[in-house]
Amino acid sequence: MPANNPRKRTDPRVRRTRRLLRDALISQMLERDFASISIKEVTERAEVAYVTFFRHYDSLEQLLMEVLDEGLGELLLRIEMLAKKSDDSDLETEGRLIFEYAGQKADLFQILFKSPSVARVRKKVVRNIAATFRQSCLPLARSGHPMATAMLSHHIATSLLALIEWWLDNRMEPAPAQMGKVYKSLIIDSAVGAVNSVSAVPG
Amino acid sequence: MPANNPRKRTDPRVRRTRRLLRDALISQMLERDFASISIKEVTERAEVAYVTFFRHYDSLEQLLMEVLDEGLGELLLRIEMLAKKSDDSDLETEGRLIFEYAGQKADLFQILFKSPSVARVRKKVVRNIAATFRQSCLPLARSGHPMATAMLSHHIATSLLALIEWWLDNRMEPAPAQMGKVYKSLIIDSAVGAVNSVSAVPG
DNA sequence: TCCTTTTTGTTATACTGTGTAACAATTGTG
DNA sequence: CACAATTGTTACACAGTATAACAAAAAGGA
Repeated sequence: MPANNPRKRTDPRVRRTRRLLRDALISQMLERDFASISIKEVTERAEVAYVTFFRHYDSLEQLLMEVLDEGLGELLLRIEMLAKKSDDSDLETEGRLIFEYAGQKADLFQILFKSPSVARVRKKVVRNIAATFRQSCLPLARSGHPMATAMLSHHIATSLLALIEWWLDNRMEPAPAQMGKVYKSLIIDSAVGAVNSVSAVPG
Repeated sequence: MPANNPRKRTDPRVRRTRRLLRDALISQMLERDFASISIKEVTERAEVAYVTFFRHYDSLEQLLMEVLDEGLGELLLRIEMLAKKSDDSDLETEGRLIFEYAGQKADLFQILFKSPSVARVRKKVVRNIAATFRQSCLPLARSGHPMATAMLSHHIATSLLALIEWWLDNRMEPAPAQMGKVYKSLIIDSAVGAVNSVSAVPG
């Protein structure tokens, strides 16, 4: 594995090989699950020798990291601009730019989310929870907008799971009672309060 | 693969085998990444013959599905109760019960979130985005509570990514301009509005 | 208990993918 | 051109998947 020295300009053969491998992996991941993709398949599609892969990467996951780091770097820049805004109209504009960017780089986002080795399991759980909220959550039912309801229930489900994940990573602090309050204000009250603001959404 | 006939009581040997395999997989996944676990390892830990695995499951992922379906079924029941509540105090109570349940079944939630084949990549992206918000988001900086800030920035990052994921799955509808409004009201305004309500959180 | 059925264990085997080594061929650079 | 670095080719050891055939053990009904 040649050192990635930023001072020296890298050998054009190395740049070419790595670019071919990145493109081949992206191409494969738009078709198959990441876990089912073999190094042999990637090198064959990239038209690069099998052993050459191991001269640049230790694993397919490392290559995937490079692909996403390269591709989503611009996203972080846009999010940084977005996070600095405090004016309301600018917030909306930057939010729109984020989604326009996501539309342009749809391939990479699909890869980030869709690769179903384990993500499929998580997605299934999210769908179940969202369906539960969609059927049972009274404030959601009152909104009456099907698309808004679908979006809100999905938002609530993912937010709840993400909050549980963060809480477990944070050694289960603060206590469940506090988290109950957080859940109510940050997720439910917020979503219910947003129903009115989002009522202009077609559905 | 014997049919899972719910009418007939299943053979005790089958129940025993499947239980041993489920427990072995859970035990393994608390130590290693799911992608690195082999069927051989699971059957050895379960003290079951290697070939017996294929008499019950087609893949390790199928076994994982069964583990999570079994273990998280109660979560859906609690969430359903939670979603039906409209009284504020009950909402808090049910929210607390959710997190107490998550604490009891911490093993399963760890498995659901931690298995880092692809989830690790996603988690890294979430951390990057959350850090961006934590450093740049002015309303967050004003809150002054470190733990609340960490929790809120994580919530914003996961919510934004989840919203993008839903939007891509929904064939990029509604238009980015509408999504910009949704982003503002559902994520930012909600989080900012929750800062005050959550100010009692220690940190 | 005896008999039948079902499940599990044992062994062998074909196949695919990983990772390394040695050496030849090609390409970039001074 | 000559040297250095990269890539390609071939061979090999190893681990994991998946199936088949047959023996052993356990369950359930008469």
